Amino acid sequence: MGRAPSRPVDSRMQDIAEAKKRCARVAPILKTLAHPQRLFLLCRLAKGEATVTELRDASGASQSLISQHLTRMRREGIVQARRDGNFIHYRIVDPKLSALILHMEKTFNE
Amino acid sequence: MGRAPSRPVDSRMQDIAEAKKRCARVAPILKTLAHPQRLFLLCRLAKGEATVTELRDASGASQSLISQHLTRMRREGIVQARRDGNFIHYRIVDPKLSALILHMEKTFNE
DNA sequence: CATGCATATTAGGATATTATAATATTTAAA
DNA sequence: TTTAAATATTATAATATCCTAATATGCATG
Repeated sequence: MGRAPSRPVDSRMQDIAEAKKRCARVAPILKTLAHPQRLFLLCRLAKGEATVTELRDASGASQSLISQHLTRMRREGIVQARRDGNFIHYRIVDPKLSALILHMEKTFNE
Repeated sequence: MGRAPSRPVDSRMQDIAEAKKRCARVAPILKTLAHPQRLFLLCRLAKGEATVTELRDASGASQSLISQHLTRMRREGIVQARRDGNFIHYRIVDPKLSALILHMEKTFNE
């Protein structure tokens, strides 16, 4: 009595390994979205560039806190900064992320 | 010199308030997704019911930890349990969430 | 160069999350 | 009614996150 053919098992295990890797890659991004203030900032940015001041005014959070959130998202490569005189404009780097955020806004609207 | 018409300002502020509320409502759900193990579990469940044992085997995490994650998601109403003999089958409650998870899998696949 | 405005950084305490180990519960079946 | 398997719960230590207050940096303009 030989074993069951090993290929299917192996490839399933490989699928699982792949899935785990994807989860490990995506989870940190979701972690960044998973905060009311940051999600608000990102929803705003999904509609286009904004300065820190705009973001602060809209969100009502302290300047320091906004800046910390933005710095974190910059470190993570989620947003990019562009200076224009005294102001700094932020934008979402990956259009796919913008699209996902807009998609989520729709999904959870009701 | 009268003020600028107040309606637009008011309605923009109301939009912001609405957006904030949505963020406050959605963020906790994202927080639940924002963990490699939980995301893996949910990706699996997005494809259909599974028992704790299946989930444990696939994820390789400890029984206790899986159970804690599932309990948390049950408390949050994200997932539902159904007993069948010794086994307990879990499933995602809201099809919209399943769809979102599958959508994300696609989005971040590349 | 001094002043003001916009933004960033740092330090800190408070709180939340995570994983592990140990124990409990529930069900099936001998 | 033991026993074993599947799942849940609890306690706890390690770590991470969050916010505030204070301070620093960079730029523009008088």
